[in-house]
Amino acid sequence: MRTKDKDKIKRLVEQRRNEILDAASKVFSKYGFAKTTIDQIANQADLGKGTVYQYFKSKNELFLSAGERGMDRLKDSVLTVIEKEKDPINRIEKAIRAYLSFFEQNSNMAAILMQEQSVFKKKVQKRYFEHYYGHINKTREIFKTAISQGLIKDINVDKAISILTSMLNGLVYMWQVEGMKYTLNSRVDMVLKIFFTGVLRDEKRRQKYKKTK
Amino acid sequence: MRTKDKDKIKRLVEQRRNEILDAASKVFSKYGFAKTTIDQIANQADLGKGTVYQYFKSKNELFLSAGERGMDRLKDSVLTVIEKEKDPINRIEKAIRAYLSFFEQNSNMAAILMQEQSVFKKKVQKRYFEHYYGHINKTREIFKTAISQGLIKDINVDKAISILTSMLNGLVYMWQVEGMKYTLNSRVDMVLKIFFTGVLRDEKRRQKYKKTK
Amino acid sequence: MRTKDKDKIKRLVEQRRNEILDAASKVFSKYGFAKTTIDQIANQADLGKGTVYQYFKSKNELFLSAGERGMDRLKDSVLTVIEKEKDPINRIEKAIRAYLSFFEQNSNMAAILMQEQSVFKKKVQKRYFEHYYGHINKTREIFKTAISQGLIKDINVDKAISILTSMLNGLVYMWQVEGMKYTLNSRVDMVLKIFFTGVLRDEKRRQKYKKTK
Amino acid sequence: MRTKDKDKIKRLVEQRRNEILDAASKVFSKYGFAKTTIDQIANQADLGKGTVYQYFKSKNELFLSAGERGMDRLKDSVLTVIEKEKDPINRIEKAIRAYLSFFEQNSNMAAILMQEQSVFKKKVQKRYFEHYYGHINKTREIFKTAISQGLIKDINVDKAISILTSMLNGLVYMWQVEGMKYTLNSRVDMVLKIFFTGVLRDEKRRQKYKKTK
DNA sequence: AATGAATGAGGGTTCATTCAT
DNA sequence: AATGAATGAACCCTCATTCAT
Repeated sequence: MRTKDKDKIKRLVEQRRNEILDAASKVFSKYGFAKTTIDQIANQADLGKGTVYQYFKSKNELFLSAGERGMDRLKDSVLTVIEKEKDPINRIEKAIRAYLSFFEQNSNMAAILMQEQSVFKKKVQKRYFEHYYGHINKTREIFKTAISQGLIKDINVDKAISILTSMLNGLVYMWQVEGMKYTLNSRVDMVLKIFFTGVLRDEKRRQKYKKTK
Repeated sequence: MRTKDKDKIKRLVEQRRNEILDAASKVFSKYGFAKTTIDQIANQADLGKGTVYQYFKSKNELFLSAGERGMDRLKDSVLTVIEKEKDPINRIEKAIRAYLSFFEQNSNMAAILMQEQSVFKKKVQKRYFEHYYGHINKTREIFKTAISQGLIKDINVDKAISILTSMLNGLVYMWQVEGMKYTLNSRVDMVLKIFFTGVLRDEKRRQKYKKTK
Repeated sequence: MRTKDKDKIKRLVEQRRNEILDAASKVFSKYGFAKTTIDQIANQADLGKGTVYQYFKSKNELFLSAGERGMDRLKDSVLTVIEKEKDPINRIEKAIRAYLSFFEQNSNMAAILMQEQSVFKKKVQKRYFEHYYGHINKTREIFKTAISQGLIKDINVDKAISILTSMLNGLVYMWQVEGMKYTLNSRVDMVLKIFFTGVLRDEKRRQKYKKTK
Repeated sequence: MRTKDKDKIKRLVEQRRNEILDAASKVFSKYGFAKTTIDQIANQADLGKGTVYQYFKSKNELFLSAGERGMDRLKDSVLTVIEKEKDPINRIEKAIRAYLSFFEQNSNMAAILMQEQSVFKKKVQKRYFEHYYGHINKTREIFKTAISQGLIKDINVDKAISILTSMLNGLVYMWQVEGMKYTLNSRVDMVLKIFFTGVLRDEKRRQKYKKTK
C-alpha cells in the first residue's frame, strides 16, 4: 500500500516535472531565454507560477534542466541506434542519421541547446564537456576499428570526429536560423556523401589532399 | 574649407562609432547580450552612457550593428581572397581558410554572430538572408564552374554549399564553446581533406555513396 | 462517556495548540516575525503546514497568540509571587525578581514581546493596554499602601510604576540585544538598590532631588 | 571652478541622501520595516524608485543607514551637552535629559532603533556594540569621578550604567508603545529623582539595600 | 556634443493561504 | 483531522532609456 502510494506520487512528480520541461522547452525555444517569462511557461503548462518554482528553483535551473533532458535524450537516441549495428561505417551512418533525426523530431531542442552557450557561457562549457567527452570514447572506438579494418583513411580520429560533430551541429544551427524551411533529412544523404567521399572528382586534385594527417 | 571640416567631423564620428562598436563587441562577447549593460559598454569605451545613446538608439541596435559590422568584415575578408585566385578549387580552399582565419582574428565576432540568432530570432533571420543570399551567387558560380571543368562531382550545388557553410559555422561554434583552446588553423587541413576527398578509403564503400545527388 | 470523550479531545486540542505555540515561539524569537515562515514552524512542531492553519487562522494570529500566552504566563508568574507576601516593599521586590526571572526562564518571550510592537504597531497597543492597565491597579494599590505606611516617598505613583516597568523592560530588551551573555539575575540586586535608594551618596545633592513630585 | 563644482555635487548628493533617509525614517517608523515598500519611501521623498536605489543599494542598507544616522545624531546630541558641564552629577543629569529630549525631537528614531534589533538580530548586535562600547568609556569616567569625589555610592559602575541605559531605553520604548500620549520631558524629573535617590523613605529599609555592590 | 542622475516598467522570486485528498 | 501541492499577490531590484545641464 504505502509503497504503491509513494511510487504513485513519485511518478506524478516526475510527470509534472516533465510537463513543465515540455512547456519551458517550447517557450524558451520560441522566445529565447531572456525574453521568456516564468509566467509564460506557467501558462503554457496550465499551472500557477508558484508551482513552477516548486519543481525548479530558478529560471536558470529550469532552462538548464531542459537542456540537460534534451542532451540525455539525444545521447540515448544515438546510442540505441549504434547498438544495433556491427559494421563501423554503418554505425557512423546511423549515428549521423539519428543525430539529425533527433533534432527534426525535437526541434525545440535545437534552439535550446544552441542558446545555452550564448546565455550561460562558463557554466555550460563544463556541462558540455561532461556530456561530450563522456561519450566520445565510444565514437573514437568505432573510428579506430574502421581504420584498422582499412575502411577509413588513417587520419587523426579526434580531429575528424570534431569536424563531423561540427558539421552536424552546424547543420542543425543553420536549419534553425533559416526557419526550418526544409527537412534535415533532405540533407543527410549529401552529408554522408561528403563526409565519406568528399566533393572532388578530379583524381589529380584528390592526390593533393591525401597527404594531410 | 567647409567641405574639409565636414569631412573631418564625419570621420571623427565614424571613428567614435567604431570605438563604441569595439567596446560593445568585447563586452557582448564576454558576457552575452542579456547580461551586458550599457554602462559596461560605456565604461569600456571610456565614454558616458548618454554618449553611447547618441550613436546608437538602443541596446538592440548597438548589438545588431556590431553583428552587421562583423558580417561585412567577414564578407570582405573572404571576397578579397577569392578575387586573387582563378582556379575554382583554389578559390574554395582560400575561402575556407579565410573564413576560419577571420574568426581566429576576430574571436569576439564568433560569440556575437552566434548569439544573434538565440536572442533576436525573427529579426535576425531576415538580416541573415540578405547577407547570405546576397553573396551565395558568387559561391554558386565557383562551384558550377568547378563542376563544368570536371573538378567537382556533379552534385546539388546549393546543398553542398549549405553543408560547407554549416561545417565552417559548426567549427567556429564549437571552437568557441570549447573555450578556444586550440587554433582553428590547426583544423583547416583536415577540413579541406574531408570536404574534398572524404574519409572513406575502401573503394567498394565509396561506390555506395556515389549515387547520391 | 460522551463528556469524558469530549474532555479528552478538548485537552488534546489544547495540547496541540500549545505545541504549535511552543514551536512558533522558538522560531519567531530566533528569526523574527518577517523572516519566519509557516513551514519552519510546522517543521519545528513536526506537523504539516495545513495543520498549523487548523489551529491558527493566520501567521499574524499565531504570532499574536504566542505573545498573548507569554503575557498571561508573565502575569500569573508575578501575581503568584505577590500573593505570598504581605509587606508592600517585599511585594515590590518579589515582583521585580519574578518579572526578570520569568524572562530568564522564557527567553523566547523577550524577543517575541519586544517584536510585537515593531511589527504590529496599532493592534498591539490596544492589546497591550488591556493587559497593562488591567493589572496596574493591583500594583498601584501596593504603592499607595507603601506610601501610607511611610515606607515610600510621597511620589506620583503612576509615574513611578511606569518608570519601574520601563526599567525592567529596558533591562530585558538590552539583555536580549546583547545576546543574553549575562544573567538577568546578576542585575537584580543593583536594580533594587537603585530603585529603592538611588545612586547618590552626597546628602546635599540628595536634597536637591527631593522636591520633585 | 572644478573644485567648486565637485563640492557642489558632493553637497547635493549628501542632501539627496539625507532627504531619502528622512523619508525612509518617516515611513519605516510608521509602518515597520517589513510592511514598508521602497515605493512608499520613494513617493514620500518625491523621487522615483530607481533613484532610491542609486543612493542605497538595498532596502536593508537603507534601513540600517537610517538607524546609523540616528545613532550618530543621538551620540552627538548627548556629547555636546556633556561637554558644557564640569560637575559629574550635572553631567549625568544633562545626559539623561539630552537622551530623552533627542527622542522627543526625533520620535521616528525611537521606532527605528527599536526595530533594528527585532528585524536584523545578529547584524545589529555587532553594530550596536561598536556604538555603545565606543562611547561608554566617557560615561564610565564620569561615574568614576563622581565616586571618587564621594558624590555617588561606591557601586559597580558598569552595572549601574547598564541599568540607567536600560531605564532610558525602556522609557522611550514604552512611550512609543503607548502612542506617545505624554511627553518624555514630563517623566524626566521623576527619573532623576529615582535614579539619584530611590523611592524608599523608611530609613531602616534603606539600610537593607545598602549592602549591595 | 557629452554626461550621468533620474526614472519606472518589468520580471524573478517568496510565501501566506487554500483546498482536494 | 492532517496534509502538502498548488496558487498568485506582493515586492525587491535591475537597467534601458530619457533629459536637463
